[in-house]
Amino acid sequence: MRKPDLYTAKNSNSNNNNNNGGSKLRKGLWSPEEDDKLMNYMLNNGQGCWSDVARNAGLQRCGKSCRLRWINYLRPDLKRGAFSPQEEELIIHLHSLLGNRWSQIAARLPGRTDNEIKNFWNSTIKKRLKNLSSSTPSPNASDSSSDQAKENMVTGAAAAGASGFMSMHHQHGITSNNMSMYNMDTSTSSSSSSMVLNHVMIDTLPPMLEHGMNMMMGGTSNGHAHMNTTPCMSQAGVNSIEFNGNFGGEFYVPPLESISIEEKVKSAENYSNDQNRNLSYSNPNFINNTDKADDENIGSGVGNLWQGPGEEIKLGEWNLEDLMKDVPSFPFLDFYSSWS
DNA sequence: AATGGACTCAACCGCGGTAGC
DNA sequence: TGCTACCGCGGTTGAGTCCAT
Repeated sequence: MRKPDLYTAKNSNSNNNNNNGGSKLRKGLWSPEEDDKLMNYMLNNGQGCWSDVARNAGLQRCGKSCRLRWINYLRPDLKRGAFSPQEEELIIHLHSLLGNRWSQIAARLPGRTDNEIKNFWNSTIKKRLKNLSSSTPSPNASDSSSDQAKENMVTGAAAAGASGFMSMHHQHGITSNNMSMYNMDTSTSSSSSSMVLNHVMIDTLPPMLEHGMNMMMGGTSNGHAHMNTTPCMSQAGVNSIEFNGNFGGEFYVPPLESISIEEKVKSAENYSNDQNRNLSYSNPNFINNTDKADDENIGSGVGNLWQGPGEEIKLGEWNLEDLMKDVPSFPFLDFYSSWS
């Protein structure tokens, strides 16, 4: 991490140049003075047009830079410090559902930014998963040759074991040894609005996953199965999962955007009532940030804001342990954590 | 103590979506 | 319909820090 004082040492030249240039916008690290200006402006005026923010706050920065600084660093509700094991589990779980949609993952981790999660994933989790996948028997060398494929396989498998949604029933003749699963393409671009599923054949799942293969859903004779997700997944905006075909067919997770607010709120309310949870979802004043539009309004990841009548928007009380409570024990993650 | 590679993370870049004209 | 400005997102970069040798 860069120290503030290094800024002046490293950037004094460009700083001077830009300041002397007058209209030229500054780039690079932010000085404490700039932070103060932006912070004061935002606290006094709130978020508006970012180019106006840059101008009115007296900053020689582009609006984009101001936005980034505010979202990733200055926002008062940001949680600093290392990720907790629960957060880590949640990130893995959500990534298996959402892929590289960091903003949507961040929206479900209070106080964390998409950038932070992305960095954490790329620097830490990805590495561990790589180690893990390289140390477990390779299902099929030709099918899993790429790191991405391994990552997809492992994270998808983790989610499967975690939530039980890939649980298999022996009456279908499905075992972890011959199942095929559709996995999320973590390399999809941001323009992809619907979930893209890659077909990854898994001939042999890591042994620990077998522990997670408890049946959680009802199968039907036509091979179509439907199951409701765990509350944790509902919170992630996934209310149901469809299996079509004989498990060798489609494994469909509804894209978040396709799930109505009403459904999500209803689901969350049910969850709240059933579990006597104190989640913001059940609060009628809660700003539902699982909706794509609201996600963006809240500013990429402030997933914990709510507002009472006549009140300022304030931080609610997401409890990460609550979030994770209904995630069945992750056999995978027990194994995984040994790599931490 | 020096050094070089690995790691971390703030910030930038480029793209796509959207709204307003 | 096309243009422009703006916003938000994911990918990438680059520089400081850490750590093993």
